[in-house]
Amino acid sequence: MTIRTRFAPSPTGYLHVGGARTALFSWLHARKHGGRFVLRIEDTDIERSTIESVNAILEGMTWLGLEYDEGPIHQTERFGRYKEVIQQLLESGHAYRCYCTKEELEQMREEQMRRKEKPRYDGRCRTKREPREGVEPVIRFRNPVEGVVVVDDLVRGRVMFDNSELDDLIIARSDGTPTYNLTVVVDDLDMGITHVIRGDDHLNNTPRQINILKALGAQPPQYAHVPMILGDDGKRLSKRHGAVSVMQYREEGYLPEALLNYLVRLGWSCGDREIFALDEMIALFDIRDVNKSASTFNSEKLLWLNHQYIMNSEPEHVAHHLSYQMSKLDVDPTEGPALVEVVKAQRERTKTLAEMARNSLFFYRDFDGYEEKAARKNLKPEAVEPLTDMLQNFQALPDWSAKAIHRIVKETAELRGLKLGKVAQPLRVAVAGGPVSPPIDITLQLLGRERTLRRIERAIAWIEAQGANA
RNA sequence: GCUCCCAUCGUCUAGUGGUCUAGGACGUCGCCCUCUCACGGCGAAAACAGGGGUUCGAGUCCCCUUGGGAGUACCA
Repeated sequence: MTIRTRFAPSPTGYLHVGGARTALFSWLHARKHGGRFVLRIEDTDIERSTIESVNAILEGMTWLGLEYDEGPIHQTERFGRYKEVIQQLLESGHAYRCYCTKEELEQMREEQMRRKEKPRYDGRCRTKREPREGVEPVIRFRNPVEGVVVVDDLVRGRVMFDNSELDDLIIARSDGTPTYNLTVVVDDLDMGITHVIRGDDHLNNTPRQINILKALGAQPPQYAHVPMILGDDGKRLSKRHGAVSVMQYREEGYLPEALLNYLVRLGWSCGDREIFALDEMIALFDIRDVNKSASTFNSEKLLWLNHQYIMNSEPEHVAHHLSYQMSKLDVDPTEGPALVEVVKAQRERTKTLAEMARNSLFFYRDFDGYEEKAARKNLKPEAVEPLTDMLQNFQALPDWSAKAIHRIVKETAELRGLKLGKVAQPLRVAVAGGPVSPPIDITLQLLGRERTLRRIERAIAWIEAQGANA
């Protein structure tokens, strides 16, 4: 039997990191076993589902590279099928119409709470048949009253629930639309899902779903409830609390594979390994190795991982993602050095692509002014002579290469009896506007001769103007 | 409240009864390298929630306590 997994988000917001990890685990499980990964949109709550959210989720999946083999299937397109199943359940006596009003139910709950009981539907419409005037009924599933439901969870192990703890849940609203616990069962069944991998907030729903499955005469799939991801505050990170969007990481200059790598290590590990290429993840991942306990999202470690990927990925690949950041800054990469070269020069010193783009702006565009502190420290009168030396030598340099540039900087320092830093640093501030850049020879080479000469001239003029003002 | 789940450094984790004076990674702090910032190298501080059992022996098994999380909707 081929393995089939699914990711089934409800479109009530963007794709957040918790959802993305669940999707990743599902995807990994399917890929590992040569199975199929299905994307299903759980949009039965018409009130809260939006098309924008659907698009945001799709966009997130695409950016992460979690391609699905089937879907997206919208539950709203399957209402006919759900009606059919509800009718079947009604006919077999596994479901019944309930004419209780919301007010009655609310009152029931309050009384139960007051008596310190677990609030639950007491089944008062179980045997009643006659309709009530002016009340559109809901349809409830007739849950077994006795016995236990055993969930053999791939990550939790065996979990047991007493049927006496469960009540008769609503499977169709009074407007006829089906609810989650019904649709999820029908869909997983119809779509032949073999492994339901989802957040452990669904563990409590599982016995009800198994009961519905049994009423339908079907075999339950395998379940794997993965732990939640908590925010820095230790609170659950999910749709109802401020969870961070996957796409926000794109905006901040993260590589999708870095996010994926970070996410897979949250709740799963493989000895001491930290870095996993996608194919390694697929080979090594096993849903049974997933931890039971919730974990906290640690942005610092994600940042480190992103840096690792920036440093160790193919520069062409990094450059591709860098171009997105450049365009956000209105930079035309053809007006300066090739992005691949910028990546090679900057990758050790920038942890995100957004930072890389910002720090590389000076290669493409003249800066407005010097960073104050750096200028005060380096663009002083005594810098004029070495800068002038270099200006002349650079003009005469036959070969504009890092090696030749380096030689001139070094010779200038020696000639003037200065340490290399005393020459390189003023030069750096002159061409980059601030105290930080790649090695000075590489920086100048990438910047190009014309820009370099103009900026040195500009710096000399600036120093002299400062002197005149003083 | 009730039901279910969880519990190793600040964080992610290794650890499946003896090799644990508990290993790795992020972060933090030193030192080295150095034209800046970094990268890199070396080193340090840092954890088995508490209490009972079981056992010759427990981070590892059982129970209780405590703490955290989830569910308890005509949400998913």
